[in-house]
Amino acid sequence: MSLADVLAGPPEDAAPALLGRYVAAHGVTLRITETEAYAGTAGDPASHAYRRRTARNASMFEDPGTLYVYFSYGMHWCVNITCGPVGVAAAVLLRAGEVVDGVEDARRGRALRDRDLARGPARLTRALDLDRSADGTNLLDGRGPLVLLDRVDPVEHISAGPRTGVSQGADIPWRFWITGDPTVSPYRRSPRAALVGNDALRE
DNA sequence: GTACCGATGCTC
DNA sequence: AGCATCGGTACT
Repeated sequence: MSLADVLAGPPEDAAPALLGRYVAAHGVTLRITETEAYAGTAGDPASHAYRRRTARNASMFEDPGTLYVYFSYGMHWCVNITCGPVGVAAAVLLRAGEVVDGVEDARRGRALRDRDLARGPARLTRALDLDRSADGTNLLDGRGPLVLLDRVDPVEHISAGPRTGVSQGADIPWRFWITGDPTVSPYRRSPRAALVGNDALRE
């Protein structure tokens, strides 16, 4: 099954299928080690497209393989790969990877250990030097900055757990990572998550 | 117009 | 454990 076929399907299938795949941009090659699935308007309150289509999330509604790049916390960029049919706002967030080529480019002036260069979604996006200009380009057509390489590593074991930092849908186990891989980012539960859906604790 | 806050990362 | 920092979204 090709990745294009996988990306045409639901995000919770596409997210683990991306593990062990190789992507490259701006002189850096990455082996994907951690991803998260977001289901758009289909009942996933953690998705940026949960409420409706807006100027920001428009790329999530495009063809499978389209990049959705968003600006986070006033200083970071994060990159998603859109999946599902056109018109369905599902996507997979690339959360971490191992830099396997172009380590010096991937550093981008940062004082990080090699294994940390793409450990976390904002670091990963920085390592690949992607930003708003990559939003709306496609991973699969070879014309955008991020390209898919014809290389897949067999993945021994995949772990799954709740998504990092989300306050809504905080218990849906749609975060996937290669078990035991040192480049996987640490899990952090949103401090807001505990209050969501618990009226007794809200005041 | 305005207030709120986050799919984070760095420093203390 | 606390903070930087700003665009998107919702609400007045």
